Formats: sequence, C-alpha cells, structure tokens
Amino acid sequence: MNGTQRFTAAVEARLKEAIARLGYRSNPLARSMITGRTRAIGLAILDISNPHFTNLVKGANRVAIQHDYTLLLVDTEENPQREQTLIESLAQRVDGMIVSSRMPDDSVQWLLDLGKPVVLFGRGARFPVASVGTDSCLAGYMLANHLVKLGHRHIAYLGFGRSRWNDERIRGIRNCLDEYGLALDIHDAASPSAAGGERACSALVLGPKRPDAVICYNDLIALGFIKQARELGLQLPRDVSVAGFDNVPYGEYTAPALTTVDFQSEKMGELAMTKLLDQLHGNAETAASYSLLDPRLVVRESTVRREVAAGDAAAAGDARTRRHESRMPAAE
Amino acid sequence: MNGTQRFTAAVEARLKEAIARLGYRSNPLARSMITGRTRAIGLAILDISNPHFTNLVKGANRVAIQHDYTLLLVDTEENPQREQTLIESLAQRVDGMIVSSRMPDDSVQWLLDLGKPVVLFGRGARFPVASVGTDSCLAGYMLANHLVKLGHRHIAYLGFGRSRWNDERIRGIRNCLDEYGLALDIHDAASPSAAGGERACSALVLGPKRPDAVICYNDLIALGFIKQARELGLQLPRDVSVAGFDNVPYGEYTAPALTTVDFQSEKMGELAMTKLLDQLHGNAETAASYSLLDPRLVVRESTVRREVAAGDAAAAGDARTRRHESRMPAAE
DNA sequence: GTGAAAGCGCTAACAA
DNA sequence: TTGTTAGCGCTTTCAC
Repeated sequence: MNGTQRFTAAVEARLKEAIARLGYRSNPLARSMITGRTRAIGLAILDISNPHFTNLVKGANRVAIQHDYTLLLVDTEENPQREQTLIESLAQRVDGMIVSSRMPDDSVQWLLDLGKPVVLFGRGARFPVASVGTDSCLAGYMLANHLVKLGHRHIAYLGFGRSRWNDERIRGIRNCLDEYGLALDIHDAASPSAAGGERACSALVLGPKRPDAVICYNDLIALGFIKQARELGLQLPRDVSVAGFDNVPYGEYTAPALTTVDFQSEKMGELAMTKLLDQLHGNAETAASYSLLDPRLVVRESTVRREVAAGDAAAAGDARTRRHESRMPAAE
Repeated sequence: MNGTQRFTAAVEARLKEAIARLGYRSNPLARSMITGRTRAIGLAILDISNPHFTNLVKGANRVAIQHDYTLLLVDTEENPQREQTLIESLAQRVDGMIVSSRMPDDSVQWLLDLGKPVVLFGRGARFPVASVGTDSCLAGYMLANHLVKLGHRHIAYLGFGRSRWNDERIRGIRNCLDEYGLALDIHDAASPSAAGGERACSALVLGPKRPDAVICYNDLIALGFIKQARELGLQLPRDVSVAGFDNVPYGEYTAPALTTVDFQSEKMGELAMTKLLDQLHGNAETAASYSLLDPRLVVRESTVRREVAAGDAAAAGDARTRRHESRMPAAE
C-alpha cells in the first residue's frame, strides 16, 4: 500500500527494498479508477500559437505545480467540433477543467454536465460558473481615448466577429468616440491571427477613406496588419497608428513596437487554476464567482500624434470642445 | 459492451435508449486499465512560449487527430526535475510519448524504461531510439556562409551552452569560417529566450571589438538582441547583421525582419507523431530510426552587405581567395 | 501493526 | 446472438 498505512521501520525498509528490486511502479490509472482522483487538471486553449494563450498556460502551470498537480493541455485550434471531442476526452482523465472557448453561454451546459469542476474565461456574473476575465469594454475605451487624444479622428476597428469579446470592445470604443462625436469604421478579420490581419489590411488601407488609426481585435492581427501595410508602401506609424489587445510578448520586439492593452494573461491563468483548486478542495466560496482583472494601457511606438493639416486641426478642436464635459461611460 | 459485440437491431435500439436514459458514459479510466490502451499520446515540450515548440505541437496534433488520438501536452519549462516528474506522470496516462528534452543521451534510459514507445528529437543514429531532427551543423554552415558572402569578417556567435545542438551549430559555423581563415567569437546567453538575448547584448556590442554580424542560438535570442542593440543606440542591420535559427513566425513581423534557418518545426512534429503511431501499430520499420529534415536558409532584412572601408576590403578579398576551392564539410 | 477480502467499472473469454 | 464470469491493479474495510 502507498502512504495510507503505517508499518514498523523494519517492514517499511523491507518493502522499499522489494519495490526497488521489482522495479514496481504504481499504476495511476487503476488508482484513479478507485479514488476518482487523478491529481491532474485539464486545460483547453483555442490556439497554442497565440502567445496570449501560452501565457495563460504559464500562469496555470505555475499554480498547478505548486499544488503538486499535473497540467494537461489540449489545443482545440479554433475548431468547435474538435473542441468538444478533445474536452470530453480530456475531462474524464482529470479532476477538473479550465476551458477557453468561443462557445456561447447557452452551449456551456454540456460542459457542466461532464460532472467535473470547471473554470471558464470571461463568462461574467450572468452565468453560474466560476470564471475569470477582463473588462474588454473598458479596454476598448482606453485605446480609443488614447488615440483621440493623439489627434486621430478617423478611427477604424479591425475586429474578429466570432469572438465573444468583439462586441464589448466595440462598445468601449464607441463609448469614447461618441463623446467626441466621432464615427467608428468597422471591419472584420477572418481569423484572430497575424495572417488574418495581413489579409484584411488592404481593404482598410486602400479603401475609399483611409483611417488615421486602426484598433485591432488582438495583437496578432495588429502585427499582420502592420506588416502588410508596410508592404503596401505606407509609413507606419506616421501614416496610420495601430493598436491591439492582449500585450503579447512579441509586440515588444516589432518595429514599431506595438501599443496595446495588457490583459494580464499570465495572472488570468493563475487565477483560473487557483479557483479550480479551491473548488476541488471544497472552498465553495469562490466556486461560481467571477473574477475581473484590470486592463492596462501599454503605450509604445505604433501610435503617434497625428500631424494635422490646418483645416483638420480646426475641425478637431471643434469636436473636442463640443462634448467636452461628458463622463467616461465605461467606468461604470 | 461498446463496439466489441454486435446485436440485433432491436436489442441495439433498446440498449441505446437505456444508455441515453441513464446518461451513461463509459469510464475511459477503467477501460484503459483493462485494455492497456488510452488512445492518447503525451508530448513534453521545453517551453510553450517558444513558437518553435508550439509549431511542433501543431504538427503533432494534426497527425494525432487524423488518427483519432488525443494529444496531451505538458510544458516542462526548461526545468529538468519538473521534466522528470511531469513525464513520469504523463507517460502512465498515454500510449506513447514524444519528448523534447535537453537531457544527455546517457540519461535517456529511464525514459525508455517507462515501458512506453517514445520518440525523441535530434538523438541521431548513435542511440537506439526513434528520433527526428535536423542538421544543425549544416544550418550553422549555411548562416555563416551567407554572412561571409555579405562581406562580414568579424562574426560572433551568441549561443546557449545548455542546448544539445549548440556545439553542432558552432561546428558548422567554424567549418565555414575556417575556409576563409576567419575566427569566431563565442558568447553565451543565460536562457534561450528574448530576455536572454537582451541581457547578453551589451557584452557583445559594447565589448572591445564589436562584431559585424551575430549568429544567435535561436530566433528568440536574436529578437531580444536586436531590441537591446537598438536601445544601445545601434543602427540595425547597418551596424550589425543578426541571424537566428528556427524560423519562428514572429521573426517575419519584426523590423528588420529576421534572417534565420527554417527547421520545419511543424513537419518535425508531424514526423514524430507518425513515427510514434507506426510504432504503436507494430510497423517496426521506423521503430528505432532517425529521420533528418533539411534546414533551409531564410534571408530577410536583418542581414545586409557590409559596407567595407578600403583596408578591410583588401583583407576580405585576400581571405576569400586563400582557401577558395575548399569543399563544404557539413554536407557529409 | 499486519494480512485478507471485497469491489471499483470495465473487457475478454466463454457458455448458453 | 446473447448472458455470464473472471479478473485487470488498485484502495478500502475489516478481521486478526
């Protein structure tokens, strides 16, 4: 027996000797079958190529190891069917699951019916699930506000419609632009990746009215956009300011370095794992709670003050004073 | 019973009904205990933040899914103890393991003793293990050759001593430089990451003799190096050409875009998984074989022709002719 | 403090 | 084609 029973030192030694001699190793499958516990946690992420998600993993892994759990990872590759298969397969081999998914709130039920504790991302208080997230609306407001203050007036959003946060980000941006009486030009990328940003770039930049500034759904799209805009002959950031969300590590190493909003991905991972372990160990307090992390604006080189022509400047000043005293609606 | 036995349609229907009514789901743990098969493959990688490894995962995952296997991932975080614990824990839950590790050849035995089929990376023919790798020596040669042809004479290598490929890369670089009678200045980064490159930069760049060109152990180090060199006031690539290994996706989005050697990481992952499944299904042919992938030079903007002063030019010409007809030693 | 026995949920082999 | 049984490697319980 392993750990449950105590013996006299003599017997214990003899036991240990036998174990070593036979090369015995306990079969965790059989053990798990009995105890119903695996000491493993499953984590499903949408895309392992996206540093945002690998940061989640880093955070979750740290906490798991601290508590002597093994973190098992699957990459669902933004594919809903694959996601369901993989999650079902994984869920039965672990004590609990952390899941990053685009499935709508009402499709989440089967996940809960798996009978394992679950932590999700960004499900808000509207759903009785443990969940951790950030204020995407506020983040959008921050970025828009930053750009407007730099003198930008024609702002575009290159979004990703399939994301559950896309609308929130738009809302935040609009909240800000509305204060200045500015319109928002909305575009959509086919995928939340650099390739998506590249492909969407020309439609924005070569379209009828080129924006002064582009806010992208995430940093990867922003990176792709920047590269493609360059190849189309634009001078960045002079011609167009670009910003993203997530603060992925590589945004720091590009030129121009990327302005973005830090969502504290790693801390999100930590928090999710902590929440799950709490649930596992019966601390029901945090069970179905929602933890919100603060977004932080990270200003780098990809957003710069717009050099305005004379006519433009007057219009800008006009707009700014017109609705000068409006409050920040996103800080609710 | 599930799949093993056939029944008449009537019984089958009644069975299905009962299954649905009871909400029965087979317990894969119990099943695996009996059959000894889990239909899962374990993959251990050194650092999930490194796109090289996430590409391995992408490749392996694709093949696994094709064959209806679940790929379970662990991140060992460049930590040997953690690695051993995680691998042992994972190995017993899966049918086979793919392991990316820095452990020396003679420490690999315990891994094989786990009793599961294993595929490793870059173990060569010298070890009776299934393994896939690339020719690091040739890759080093390619990069060095590229730089010499661009007129660089003072070439430095910013390596990572703990890697099992570091010496191979140095050998390849030296093979080339020797042909031109050039010396190689060797430095070492503390970690194979952008942070490692940043920290190591000043010692190289502010040292007694600044190199014309720096070859970094991998792209991440190169990215960090470039960023830091910029902050130290250097004009890149004019002042220093920089190159790396791996061809990580983000090297394309930096400025200057990174010259590198493509190791076909994704294909490596595919190949490793294919090899493992072959082993699992009894195709013993590939069992202990070693597959080598070809490195490919990817020239981008971070390496440029050196603008030589008059004296330098003469010396360079001299060196080039001196051992003009020597063969490529790395193509063995 | 130690050994024996029951049974977890399943599959495999066999009997009906 | 169907129902039954043994037993996988472990933990748990209980008698010794």
